[in-house]
Amino acid sequence: MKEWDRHNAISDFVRTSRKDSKMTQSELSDLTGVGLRFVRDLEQGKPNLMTDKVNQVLLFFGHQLTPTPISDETRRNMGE
Amino acid sequence: MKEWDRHNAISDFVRTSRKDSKMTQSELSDLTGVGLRFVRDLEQGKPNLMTDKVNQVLLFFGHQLTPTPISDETRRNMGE
DNA sequence: TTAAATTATACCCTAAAAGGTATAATTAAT
DNA sequence: ATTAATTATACCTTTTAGGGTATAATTTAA
Repeated sequence: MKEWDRHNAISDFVRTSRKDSKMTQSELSDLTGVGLRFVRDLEQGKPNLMTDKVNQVLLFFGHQLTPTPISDETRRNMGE
Repeated sequence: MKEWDRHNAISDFVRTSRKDSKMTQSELSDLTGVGLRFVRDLEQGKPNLMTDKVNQVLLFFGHQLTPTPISDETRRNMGE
């Protein structure tokens, strides 16, 4: 099974945004309409997520998934 | 069934990048390792996609999915 | 230190994504 | 105008994400 990376762009963004808003995973789950389990998978870096579920959460923070150029930093961490 | 939007950020990016590279959907499918059907769903704006499949294609063009602020343009088109 | 709250892990089930194939439609080439 | 190539649609099957629940671990508050 592909291993999880807690520190990818999406996981980090959601975890940080949520903490900044002083919310629990459970509250974020309620407010966004996605399952609590999904919030957890998301923050822990589950590799395979459905885009519209992710967007459902990102939208709450005024963001969305878009294609962006791969940073050097990301490229460095890719083979690990 | 949620209707498809051919002109979302991801679809447009992939279709444009592919055409710029003078590739067919079939070639992109072969080169990225995702199914031909997926390339089609992707370019035609299927709403629910798996992030790692999308990234598999984006990576080929040096991009990846990341959370970005929702643009005013996007916000304007949201209710439609 | 204990208790309470929050987060993480494990199980099962259902719904749907992804892929294959076949066919139709559209576009490009001759 | 015909033909060939590319793209789109439809049907079916397999795989797995997401959700629910229960339990364990961790963090926070008292």
